[in-house]
Parts: sequence; structure tokens; C-alpha cells
Amino acid sequence: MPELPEVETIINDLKKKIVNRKIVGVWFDAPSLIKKPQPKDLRFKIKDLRIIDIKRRGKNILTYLINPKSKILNQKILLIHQKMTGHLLYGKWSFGKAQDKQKIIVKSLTKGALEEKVNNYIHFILYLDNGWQVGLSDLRKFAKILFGGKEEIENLPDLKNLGPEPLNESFKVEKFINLISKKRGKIKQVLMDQNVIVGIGNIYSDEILWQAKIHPFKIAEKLKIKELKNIYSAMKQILKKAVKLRGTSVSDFRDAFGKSGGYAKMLKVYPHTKRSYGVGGYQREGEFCQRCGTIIKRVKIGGRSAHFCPACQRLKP
DNA sequence: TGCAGTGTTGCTTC
DNA sequence: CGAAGCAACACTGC
Repeated sequence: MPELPEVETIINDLKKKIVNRKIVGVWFDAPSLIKKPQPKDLRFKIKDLRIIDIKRRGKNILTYLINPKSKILNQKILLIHQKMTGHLLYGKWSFGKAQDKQKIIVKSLTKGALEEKVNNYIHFILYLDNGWQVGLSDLRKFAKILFGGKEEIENLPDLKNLGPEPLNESFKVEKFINLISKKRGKIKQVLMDQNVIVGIGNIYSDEILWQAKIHPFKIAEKLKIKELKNIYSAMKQILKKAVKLRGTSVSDFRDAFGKSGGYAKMLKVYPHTKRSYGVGGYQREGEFCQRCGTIIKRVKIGGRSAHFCPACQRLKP
């Protein structure tokens, strides 16, 4: 699910709600999501800590915590990676009877109106001292949760090996060219490699390459300076716009309040319409390029689907 | 009905 | 070495 714009949307929403809140309890029913510490220890380690900040690093959500009773500033980090179908929600859940196990979001925030909605995929809940909760919904249970001291978490390869942030002001075109022109892989895979540059996944790599008119199979180190510049500006433009529109909702992406993102209608090659998209067996293939009318192609690359216009994005000149 | 396909990542295999 | 395959898991459309 979430690439940079979606994660950015979630943390911005949550920041307004949970900073300065104290955690009064933790619940989970899928211990395999918790990689650190031992799942059984998480509850007592995290209880009574106060949330002081929430940040994004790549696609990772970092919640900074302190023990308000401790004299020394001993910061902790709760790291959540939502992977494919995970998303954090701010709400209130109550449990159905033991035999049906349904989880219900009691109230939608936006209108203040009561809205009950069953969510069977909440697997982790942080209980806050204002009566609200942060829940992790994750159909496929791929999400990753890590908790530990600030230094400890920051030094894990999960964070330490990450590439630069594409939207940082300091990430100039020269740096981008320097970085990408050394890589020998196919450009789509290079853009999606979090250890090269963070935040870009299957949706935005397709969109960036379409806009830049670059074939996804082109080898990164063989790209001309002009082509790299085009990719760089498409990347900045698309990611910024997607953040502004609160991400892309295909299938089930929602912001922290359960609302859809607005970038889906901007997609040029990645599947998004009812016709081209469903959870199973879907493709943009069969739709037309909005620039030239050619039929969009879908091809396999490293186990993922790449969508592109074979006329606008040529492999050979 | 079974299988291919889905926003991610990391490990194994060749 | 790098690239490809597959696994984690649940679900759906064809």
C-alpha cells in the first residue's frame, strides 16, 4: 500500500492527534508482526510512555516516546512499516462477541457523526489517555513493528541502510544523477530500491517513468544526463502533488481517518479504475496512453508488474 | 474451482 | 557476484 505520499499523509494526520498523548495500553492478536522486543514484553515496556513526536523515514513510521517519570531524557522509538496492506487508523474499536471477533470502528472523526464500521483486520492497538486509539489494520499481516531505544532502532539496518529522501530540499539534481548513474540495474527497480532512494514503490515508479518518458527496463548507468534530469523532476513533481492530494487510493488505502486519497484519479499508467483494478487479476494493459493513445503495456520486472506506454517510453531510440 | 495477481521486503537459489 | 524466485498472508476476479 503505502509509498511516500501515503505514509506522509498518515503521519501528518496522526501528529495532530497523538503528540503529547500518553499510551495507557497495548493490544495485539498477531504477535508475528512484532519483531522487537519479544511480543510478550512489548506491553509493559511501552505502557505509560508519552508520545513526543511522529516522523516518516522512507516508508517507515517512527513514533518517538519518553518516560515522563524518568529524570533523564531516554527516548524510545516505535517503528511501524505498513508493507503491502497495512495502515494506521485513529479511532475507537470495540470487540464483538468472542465467537464473531469483529472489530468495530465506532466513530468517524471528520464529520463528528457516529459511524460504525466493521474492521476485521485490526491486529494492533495503542490505547491513548484521551480515550482514543491508534490501530494497525493489515489484511495480509506483512507489517513490521519494532520497539526499542532511540539509538538502538536508528542503528538497525532497517533505517541505517536507507537511501536519501527524494523530497528533501538538499537532495539536488546533481546528487540524484550521481547516485543513479552508478547503478547497473533496470531503472524501475533502482527507483524502488530503498537503499538507493526511499519512498518510491510500484505505483509511483510507474508514474514517474511515464511522465519522464523513460522505459522501465533501461539500465540506470546508461541513462543520459538529460534523461536523469527528466526522471528527477518527474519524481519531485509527482511525489509533491501526491502528498498534496493525500496519497493514492487503489484497493484499500485510507488516511488515518479512513478516508481515500485523491491522487488515484491522477494516475496515468498504474491501474486504478474499477475496470482496470481489482484486488485480483488486474492490469492497466488495454487502456490508452493519455499522451499518444497507444495501448498501455504491462510487463513483469523482478516479480512486479510495470505499466508503461510502449510508444512514449522507448527502450531503443 | 484453481490460479494469478495485489501497495513490500528480505531471504534463498542458481 | 547479481538476478530471479519465493515466502510471509488473505482475498478476489476470471
